[in-house]
Parts: sequence; C-alpha cells; structure tokens
Amino acid sequence: MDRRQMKTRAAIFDALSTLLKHKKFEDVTVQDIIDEANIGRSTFYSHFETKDSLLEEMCDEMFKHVFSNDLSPEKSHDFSKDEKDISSQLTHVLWHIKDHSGNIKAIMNGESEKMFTGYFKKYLEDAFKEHIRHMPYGVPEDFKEQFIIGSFVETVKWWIANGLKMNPEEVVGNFLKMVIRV
Amino acid sequence: MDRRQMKTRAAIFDALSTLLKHKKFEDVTVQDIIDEANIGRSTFYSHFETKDSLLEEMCDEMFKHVFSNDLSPEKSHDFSKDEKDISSQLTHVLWHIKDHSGNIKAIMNGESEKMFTGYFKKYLEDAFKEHIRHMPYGVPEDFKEQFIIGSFVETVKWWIANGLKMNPEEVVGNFLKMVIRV
DNA sequence: AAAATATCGTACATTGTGTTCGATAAAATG
DNA sequence: CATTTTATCGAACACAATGTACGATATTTT
Repeated sequence: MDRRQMKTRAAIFDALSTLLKHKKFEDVTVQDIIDEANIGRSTFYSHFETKDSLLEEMCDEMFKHVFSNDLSPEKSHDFSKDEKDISSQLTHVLWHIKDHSGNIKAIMNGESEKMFTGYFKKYLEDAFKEHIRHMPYGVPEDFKEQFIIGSFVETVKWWIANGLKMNPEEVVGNFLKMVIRV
Repeated sequence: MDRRQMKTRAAIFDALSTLLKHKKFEDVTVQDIIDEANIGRSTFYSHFETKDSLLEEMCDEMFKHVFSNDLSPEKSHDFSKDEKDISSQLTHVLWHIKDHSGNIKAIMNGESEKMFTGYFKKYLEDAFKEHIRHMPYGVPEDFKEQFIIGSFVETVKWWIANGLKMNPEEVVGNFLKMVIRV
C-alpha cells in the first residue's frame, strides 16, 4: 500500500477520533473531518464512500485489536497463557477495552453506539458460541445465546458509560454471578 | 385543544408509522411526512421542532400505552387482577407490545431503535425497581439493576426482531429461568 | 357574527453531500 | 537518476434536505 494512502487513512481515523470526543457522530460533518485531517475533499471520498463506511471500518479495526489474543508484554495483565476458561477470556477482552478506552468512549455517543454494539456482538458470538453451548439451562439454545451475549454487551456498555470504575475482573465476576448457577 | 391540531397531530403520527414500515427512520424526510400526512410544511414545523422530537413524542405515547395497567376487556389475556408478581407483570407488558407490534416493529429499524430502547428502559426502571431490589444476588445493587433491565430489554428486542414467534408467557418464562436462582 | 388561530403553500437562505477534473506532488519502478 | 504511475489538492458544481417567513385562506371558538 502506498505510503501516502496509509498516512491519509491514519489521518482520517485520528481526525474522527478527535472529533468524536467533542461532538456526537451525527453532528460531525465530512467538512469537519477533512479540516481536522488536513486533506482535500476528494481525497476523503477516494478513501471512503460515506461517513458511515468510515465508522464501520474504524469499528472493525478496533475490535480486531480488542479480540486479538496476543497481548504485548507490557500490557499483559497477569494471565498465564494456559488460562482458557470463559472468565479469563472475557476479562482479557475487557482489559483491552479499558486500554483503548479513549477511542471507545468516543464512539459510544449517539448513533455510533449502535455500530459498536453490532460489532461487539458479532465478535463475541464468534469467540464464545462454543463456550455458551456447553452451559446448561432449561431454555432453547437460541434464547440462551441471545441472553448471554446481549446481557454481557449491555453490561460492558453500562460499565463504559459509568466511567470504567470497576476493574475488568470485578465486572466479569459480577456478570458470572448473575449468569452462572451456583 | 383545537380539533384541527388534534387531527394534524394524528395525521403526522400515522404518516410516520406508515413510512417506517417501508424505510428506516433516518431515510424518512420531513417532505415524505408532510406528503403522506397531506399537510403544509409550516404546519409540520408548528407542531414539532424536528423529526427527532416527533419520534420522541411518538415513543412516549407508545410506552404510556404499553405500561398502562388498564387492559381493555377484549384484550385482557386471562390475568386475574390480583396477580401482582413480576412474572405476570412482565407478561402483561409483552402482550401489549405484541398487540401493538405493527408500530413497534416499524420503530425498531435503524436509528429509531435507540429511542425505543431508551424509553423502554426508563419505563421498566420506574415499574420494576422495587421488585428488583428484593432479588438477592451477591453483586452491587446498581450492577444488579442494570443487568436485569438491560438483559430484559435485549431479550424483548431479540423477540421482536425474530418475528414474535414465542408467546409472551414463554419469553418471560425463559427469561426468568436465566435470571432467577432455582 | 366576530375574533382568534391553525393551516396552506410558496419562496427563500442555509447547510451538507457526493462528484468532477485538471494541476501538482510524491511514490514506485527499472 | 529518469520515467511512469498514482495519490492528493482544491475549487467548482449539482443536488437534496432543513428550517424559516409571511400573506392568504379556512376553521374553530367565543
């Protein structure tokens, strides 16, 4: 990929991130973005079809990071690599979110929250469908999946909206207390 | 209130309901609404400041109905009036939603879904905060409330999105199985 | 019947979108 | 290094939607 393209793409992402800290996504105009990013109008449209497709690609990249299994050494939050149970995996995801909380908080305003939610659920389903399948409840499978994924995403959104005051371990701990038979 | 105002207001609500069945809220223009409602442009703006405030008022009216405790005789779904437990109250709400599913399904597209969710949570909190307070779990109060309300709303949204195939009784039954200690 | 007021409808200013195109600058290629 | 390829610039443009203004008309209230 051409170096210029990469620079422009990064500048656009950065610009949107910055702007989202001051206003809601629906109030950000393409003009705002190209001013903040210092690029030409036609350049923006050669990279993204619309403002929404820009947001989509931003969310996708963000969740690729959040759900990546490779923690960089300094960010490793005391997990031995053989911990593979659902508890530590969920905690792992929440630590990533906390580490990127600046950008994620910005996205969680107005319209763009819906895109966040959509991508979050998609990635969670891929990652945890098997885990969920093994949880025994007396309800239909699709209901169970919907419930676990949905309630977890709602919990995380609540956690973010309230300023990430709890530790990821506490959030996951409380979540599992609500959801697991004791 | 002037009869003309009432007629216009109703015409605007009907128009938006109709339009939402064919396209998403964000794709409906004020022009669409005034054409469908057969009113003048300035008339629309004398009733509502923006398209969004129209949606707000529509949602508010809708949930006033959904959470009203007086079922009309022919719509009463076999509840004796002394049933006051959380199960039958939730079921009651879901029957109302099912009865108004046409309009509610329409609102559950695109942007407007968020407003639905917001109002739904607000009304649920008011109605069930006391019930929830009496449920024993080993987690903080605010976490518990957030979890119960959030997971119920997600469950209802999932139910609606999948075509309301289950009966309200089944939905509430499965929900409580996930949430109540047995 | 008279006064009050809701609606009509047209016109208008404004804002944002997405496209086009020739000129310019920067990168890849050999 | 020279050449080709390609990304960016920037200004102009057509288009669509928003929200406002106002005099004329119709309907309701008193």
